[in-house]
Parts: sequence; C-alpha cells; structure tokens
Amino acid sequence: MVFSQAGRYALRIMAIVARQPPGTRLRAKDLTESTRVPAAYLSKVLRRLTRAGLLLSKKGHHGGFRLARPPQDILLADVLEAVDTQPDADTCVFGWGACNPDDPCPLHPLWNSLSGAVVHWTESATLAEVEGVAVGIDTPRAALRAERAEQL
Amino acid sequence: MVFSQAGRYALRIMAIVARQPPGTRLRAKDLTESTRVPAAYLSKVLRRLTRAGLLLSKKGHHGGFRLARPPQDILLADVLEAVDTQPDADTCVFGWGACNPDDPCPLHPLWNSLSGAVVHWTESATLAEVEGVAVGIDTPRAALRAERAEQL
DNA sequence: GACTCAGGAGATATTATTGTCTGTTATGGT
DNA sequence: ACCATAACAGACAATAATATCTCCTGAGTC
Repeated sequence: MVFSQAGRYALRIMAIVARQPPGTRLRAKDLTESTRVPAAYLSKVLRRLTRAGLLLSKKGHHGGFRLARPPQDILLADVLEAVDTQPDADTCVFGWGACNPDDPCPLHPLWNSLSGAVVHWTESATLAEVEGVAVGIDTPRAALRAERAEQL
Repeated sequence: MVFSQAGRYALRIMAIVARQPPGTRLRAKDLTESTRVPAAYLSKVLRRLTRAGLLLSKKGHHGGFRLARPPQDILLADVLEAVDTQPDADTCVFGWGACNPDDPCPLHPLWNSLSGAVVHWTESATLAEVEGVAVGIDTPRAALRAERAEQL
C-alpha cells in the first residue's frame, strides 16, 4: 500500500547510502546484505537511481555507489520518481470519466485531502531527515511534521 | 499509488451506491455505466463487497445492490479492506529485516508519520462524507480534516 | 597485457493483479 | 409453469510488476 515494492526498495537503499561516511562508496554486494533486497533486482534499482542522477557509480576495484548530492538536497519524491512508473497526474486517480476541478467526481475532494498530504510528505522530507532520525535528532522532523499538518 | 485499482474501483462503486435514494437498488449494469469499471470485473468487486457485508444483493427482477448499513457507518477502510489483499501489518512496510519498535529501521519513524496519516484517513472518513461533499455540504469534512491534521 | 573486481544492460522467468469468458442459481412477472 | 432478469461463481487469459539469469564493459592491480 502507498508505494510500490521498487519504491520501498529505493528508499531503503538511499537511506543506507545516505548514512555512509562522505567519500566512501558502497558496493552492490554490501547493499544486498544490508537492505535484504534480491541482488539482481537491487542492481536494476541502483541503475535507475544512477540514471536519475541521485547516485554516482564507479566500476572496478574500490568501485561502488555514493550519493550524487548532499542528502538534504534529495527529496523522497526524487527517489520514488526515479523508480516508480507514474501515470499522468492530471487525471483523477479514481478515473471517474471526465473529472476536472469544475465538475469533480464525488470522491475528488475527499481524495485530494489525502493525495495532497502524501505528495506534500514526499516533497518535504529529505534523506537528511532519515539520517537525522536514525541518529536521534528528531526536532527538525517534528517541525516538519507540524508544518505538514498545517497544510493537510 | 496509494491504493490498488480494485480499491479505487470499490470506492467509486460505494460512492455511487451511497448516493442512491434509500430503498432503491442499483443493478451491476447501471454501475458499469456510471463507474466506467469493466462489467465483468465490476461483478467481481461487487461480490467481494457483498461478502464483506458492505452491500446487500438481490437477484432477479428489480434486483441489484444497496448499502448494507447507513453510509455514515461505512469507513473507507472497510471498503478497501474488502477488496485489497493486505500483507501482515505487524512487519515494517520497508521490511528492513527485523524491524520492531525497540530497534526500528532508519525509515521507520519517517514512514510512520505518513503511514499513520493514511490509515487514520481511511478510518476516519465514511461514505456519508462522500455524499455530503458531492451535495455541497463541506463543513463536516473541513472539521474532520482539521482533526486529521492534529493527529498527523 | 592478463586478471579480477564491480557496475551496465537486456533477455527471460515468475508472480500478482487485473480483466474476460462461460455457465449457474435465485427472483419476480406473466 | 415458464421465461426474462440479474446476481453468483469460478475457470481462464492478459498484463504489469517483480525477480532472475547471462553476458558485456570499464577500472584498477599485478
């Protein structure tokens, strides 16, 4: 529910990579162990994240993956977008024939209140928060949560 | 994203049925037209909703479907549960090996803030709200929205 | 240069979801 | 009683997501 398997994998991967000391690289093999994502599938997800410009890869000895930019500049939305096949966002998720703001379907407003929250969440939270949370710093997250609540 | 196709169909179906005058029934054929759900598939979803105790069905002449109980007693969560195949809720959605409240995975707190909101949303909103919204009464929804925001 | 390491790429399998088809059973009208 | 209607049921097919397999390419080491 909420995210695809690939999307959840991608988040796990990025969370691990983000927690790595700067300058170091993680091999796909290491990630297989720490994320428990099937090795062959992980490779695919890693490639998508690399092509999306979120990870930098290096081949050969001492090769591996590292973040392409600081974790605070990587939104969860970026990660999900890199791996998820998104349907056009302009049509109502409930696909109620022609559903536009002028003549919305019965579910539209109800849906918007959730959909908006989810999108806002993915576009507010960054990988830095994941790090922070794990290390025990949760004040920035609390602030964000409050901000999120406002806009829900 | 967020809900499965079957789940979205189910919500659309229930929203339509809920808007029907009390005492009347809707045939599967009528629902096909108003929901744009493929007829054969719709039939399957309708059966699941019926078996879940959300709809009452009647065969033969003047048969069809109607709500099994008042719309304000039907949570969106009930509808989704009736059609979605849910994985065990006790394991972390990110499946990070052994992830429990004592030793949570890096994504756990971040995830909880969204996951909780989604669950709370589906368990707060009822079909009655869908009706209300469609008819133009949106004050109760605004109140609920505020309540939801508080708990996010 | 030969060798090993490690990621890249795409073909192929597997699985769950979604959708279709065919027939059966219950209900009411005539 | 008969017939039309409409839900019920499950087998089957198509699709999309997930996962696996095999070979290729680039980078370092000796």
